[in-house]
Amino acid sequence: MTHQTVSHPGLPDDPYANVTAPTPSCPVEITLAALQGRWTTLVIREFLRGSRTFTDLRHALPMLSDKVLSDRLAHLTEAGVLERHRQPGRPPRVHYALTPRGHRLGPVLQALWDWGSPASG
Amino acid sequence: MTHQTVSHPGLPDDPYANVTAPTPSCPVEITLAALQGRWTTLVIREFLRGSRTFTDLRHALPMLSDKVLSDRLAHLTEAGVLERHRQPGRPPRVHYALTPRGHRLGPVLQALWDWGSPASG
DNA sequence: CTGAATCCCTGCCGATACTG
DNA sequence: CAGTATCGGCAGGGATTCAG
Repeated sequence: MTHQTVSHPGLPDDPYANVTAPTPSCPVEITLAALQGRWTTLVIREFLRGSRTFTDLRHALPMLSDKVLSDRLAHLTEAGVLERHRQPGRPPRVHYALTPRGHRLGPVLQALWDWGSPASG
Repeated sequence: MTHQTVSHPGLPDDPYANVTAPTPSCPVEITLAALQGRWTTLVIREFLRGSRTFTDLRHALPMLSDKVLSDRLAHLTEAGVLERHRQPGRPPRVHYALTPRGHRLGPVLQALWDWGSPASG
């Protein structure tokens, strides 16, 4: 088998595809870094379902501690998945929302779901 | 917004979608577990390119230590991504190949690549 | 050639307590 | 309500050495 174009366009031909070590600039690493950490995908799922505030998420994921939830929200905001908005007034409310980029994680999670699904062998 | 079917079929309606804690039986967790660990996606990429033996991978990924490479091959074999075949004769050669399930990781890596690619901003 | 065994170091995650 | 501060346990991963 010589070098041929396979059915996965981006992978073999993109310049980043030639890295020989894990580097943060590799697109695959960037995505995995965004999804990295326990609870992260479940938090994203709650946003896809419509959760908006810290308390929403606490009720949806009761086993998740405040500290880790806070870490995840900060991490996902840093990764460009979420936007953070402080609502003025009392009591203080903070509103989180998926960015357009965050919404595009839907197909990614779907691909992960499909491969891991028992029906998919 | 009431409960409606969104454009990501598997996620909201599957029974596993209702987990409220990270569980190994969740399809998303299964896939992330298979891809977990430094160097893992690069090893898979080398198999998609045609690498077959321990030495092939050592040459393709010179910064990867023997121990970690061995760990990754065992882990991917355990996850059903690779098949391990001992070649009879001397010197001992071991042949690895992607399983059909392993080949199906192509679209998954593609989805990860696409989201993380700068062009997809 | 293809790993397995061991050691050490680092970073994640959970629990608890505290703050504007 | 929405976090931050701190501490400790544990597992991941790198280097080195040994084995079939």
